[in-house]
Amino acid sequence: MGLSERKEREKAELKELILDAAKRILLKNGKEGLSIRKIAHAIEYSPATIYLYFPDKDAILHELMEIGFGLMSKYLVPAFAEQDPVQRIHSIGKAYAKFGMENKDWYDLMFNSEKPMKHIEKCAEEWDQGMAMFNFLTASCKQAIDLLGLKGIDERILALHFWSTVHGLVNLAHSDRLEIIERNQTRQLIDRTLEAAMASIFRT
Amino acid sequence: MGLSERKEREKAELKELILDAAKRILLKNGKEGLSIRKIAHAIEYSPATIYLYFPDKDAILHELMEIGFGLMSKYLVPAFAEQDPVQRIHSIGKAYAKFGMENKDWYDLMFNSEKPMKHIEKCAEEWDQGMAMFNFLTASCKQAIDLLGLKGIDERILALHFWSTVHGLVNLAHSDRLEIIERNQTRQLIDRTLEAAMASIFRT
DNA sequence: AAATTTACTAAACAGTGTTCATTAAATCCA
DNA sequence: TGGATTTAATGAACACTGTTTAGTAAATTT
Repeated sequence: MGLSERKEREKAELKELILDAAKRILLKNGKEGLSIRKIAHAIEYSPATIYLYFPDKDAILHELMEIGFGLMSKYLVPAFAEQDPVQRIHSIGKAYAKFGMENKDWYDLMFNSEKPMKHIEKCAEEWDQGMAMFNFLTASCKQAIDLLGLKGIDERILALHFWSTVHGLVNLAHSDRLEIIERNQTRQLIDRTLEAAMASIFRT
Repeated sequence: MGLSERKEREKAELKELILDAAKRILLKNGKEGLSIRKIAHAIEYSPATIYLYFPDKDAILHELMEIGFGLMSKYLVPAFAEQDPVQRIHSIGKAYAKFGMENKDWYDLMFNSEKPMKHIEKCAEEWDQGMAMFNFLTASCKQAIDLLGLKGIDERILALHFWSTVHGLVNLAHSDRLEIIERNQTRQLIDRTLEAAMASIFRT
């Protein structure tokens, strides 16, 4: 009746093959250049076969998104380990921006893709890695608030303020808007703005 | 030799017709739903005709972008008129966010579309409306800095910090990331974060 | 009236995501 | 082992996309 273990393993293997090819194509050709047909060609199967392993293209993008969070954590782990909460938040911001700048397509997938998500419950589950990240930032903000004795500041709003700023910077950089403000200074603009944000938020 | 005035007027009229149809389709079907073929069908011409009036689809999107800035200015003008620079900046932020939230597709076109722009000089010209907006914000920041006697703060960085924050908030809202943080509270989250940003930046 | 310019389009090219009937192979059961 | 059944994979189609080009019909000029 049910699939044998070998069968299931083989099924999982082809699924992995598809994701691997998708990953390669994403890196080489960008988000726009990633197509079902190119994936199929890369793994030498027909396009229709892809649909035996994934319901649609969005499902593939979704799984890529989860892989992307794995890549991002490599940037973030050292920042997470920082002792001083204020310094930690600054490091998180820098690492986040660095990841965003060096992995445009991944970043887009993870933070700018609109999900059809009719069922937000499920989505909250599926974006749990992003959520965990935000929760960690929020906890760090709480620590920083306590440490500095800041009164009347909601750590969730603070975390969102910080996230929005860095997310905004990365997106402005990706759409070349920072180049328009000051040519060839994108990296410096991001660093300086991040520092200014830290200074104003934590009143150093 | 040259086109008669009537001819030129007619040419401009069809161009306007194309842009009008594009605008309608953008509003009805969103950015993804906007296609050359749909525009052609709407104005009852063949798709090829579009290419006699615009070099490519990007050129149409570009002109739509400029129309979008016209729409946006309706939101911003009252904020620009505000006397107190600090209050003015806050109002600009709120109006900007309001425009972004109520005009997702326009916003995307104006602030998230990547331009092929090989020649950044030209682009800076073509994005002059956005640039003018940013310059006005920068000037307001300078005024606020002087008024509050804030030391060692670069108004350009301050303006960028503020812009990034609001831009980030709008984009996070558009990609449903704020819904994940706190369901059905997107508007409040934006308002509160904007207030927190104002408070921390201007130390009120 | 003939020649030329202008305005427009049908058809094609190369691509996209997705579906479905069909085939070939593997597995199961008698 | 032989026949029935399940499974895996696909070719071909559908309905789209942006864009190009050769060709036509109408308006204008000579």
